[in-house]
Amino acid sequence: MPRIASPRIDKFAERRAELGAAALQALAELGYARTSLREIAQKSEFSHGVLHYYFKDKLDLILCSMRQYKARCVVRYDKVTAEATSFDELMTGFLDVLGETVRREAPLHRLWYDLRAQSLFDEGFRTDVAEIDKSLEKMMWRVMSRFAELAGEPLRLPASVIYATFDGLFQQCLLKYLSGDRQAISSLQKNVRLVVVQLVGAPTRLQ
Amino acid sequence: MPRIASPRIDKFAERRAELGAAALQALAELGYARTSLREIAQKSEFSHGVLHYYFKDKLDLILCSMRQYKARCVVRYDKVTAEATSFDELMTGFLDVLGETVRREAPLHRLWYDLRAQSLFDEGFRTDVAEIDKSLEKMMWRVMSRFAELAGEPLRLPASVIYATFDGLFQQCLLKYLSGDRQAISSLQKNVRLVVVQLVGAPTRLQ
DNA sequence: GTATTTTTTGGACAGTCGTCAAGACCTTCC
DNA sequence: GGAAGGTCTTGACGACTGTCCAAAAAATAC
Repeated sequence: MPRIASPRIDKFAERRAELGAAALQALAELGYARTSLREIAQKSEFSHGVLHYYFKDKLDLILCSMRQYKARCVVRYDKVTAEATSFDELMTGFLDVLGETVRREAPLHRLWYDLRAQSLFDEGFRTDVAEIDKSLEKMMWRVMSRFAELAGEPLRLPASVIYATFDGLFQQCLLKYLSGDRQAISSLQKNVRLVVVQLVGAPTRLQ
Repeated sequence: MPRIASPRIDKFAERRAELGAAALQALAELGYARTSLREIAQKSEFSHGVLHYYFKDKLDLILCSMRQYKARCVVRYDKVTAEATSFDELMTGFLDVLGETVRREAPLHRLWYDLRAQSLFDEGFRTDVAEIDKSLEKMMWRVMSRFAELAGEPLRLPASVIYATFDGLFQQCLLKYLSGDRQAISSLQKNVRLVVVQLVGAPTRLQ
């Protein structure tokens, strides 16, 4: 009987993931335009030649690292959504996670905006970018649905519009944060709070 | 009395503008990562060597072309805002201009998202990107203020949030449009209409 | 233990890049 | 007319790029 399914394939996939992680680090640090294969190899413990043993070409490698990004970035928000038991608790938790995301993973997320911009020029990126974009949209939809549920109000706008708003706000914050603006994060949190309240929380006003 | 202020300086500035326009065209076509000085020179009627006669370096040239982009892209919306005399007229005009912008200048605007992403990595871009970003935010604020005025309702969200939403929606549309999605523009228009109504137009609902 | 296969290395390759400088071309002025 | 200075072309430079390959190294099979 076979003990392990396929140690050979696993080894291969593991090394791909390892090199994909190195690529992710280099890309997040330098941006797509300035990241070379030799630079990526230096972030790993291998020489540059090995990259073509595990990847067809540069695009194949970058797409591999993009998929790692996706897997890594969606997780935290669903945890908050699941655990919150009241509107205010969800708000606090959500704003906290947003802030922590900017603080701890700003380089990673600027890479996302860089690669999404690349997909506007290079067809090779589009499939993966569209997939990640959709998964982020769905994530934000889950968060806002939970807000709406806890507020006892329906959502008044479709998922794409909600995602567009958060995406735009996050992007603004990232640019300000990387430019050294100390109020970038608190400003993001303030704006997000406004949006959430506007979209679901606002109890019928007088006026 | 001096007839012309300074024909020498004007000549120099004119040629800079001419080369900046060539750079803009090349960048919009290829994206920042793939645009070389030789490629830019080919879009003009000069050879690549002349670029360093009129520009300090590549960054200087790209910033010059970015400023041309800004001057070119804000104009049309203010015209619509000024001429509309009713809420519905403004809505129709605004949605039309949005659609035409995507149809006719998609390559130019994908460049904007590309360069804004670059500014997340390269400090040299930040000042100009921030300036353009701000002017776009103000433009959207003027449009929405006019909507609010015509609707007789106040705006419920700050300029940065409003801009974030439109920016996000426009970016979504651009990606879909360039991917060949035929409904990209009409979908954008539908979403923008929703947002505008949600932000200012919505007369107090029953519900 | 040797033989075979998988993995890794480091260098070579054909291009491309931004930058620069020497000289040609052109206009302007005396 | 020629001198002067602004404008432009051409070719070169060193550095860097993605890709590929022969051979060394390591792991595995026998």
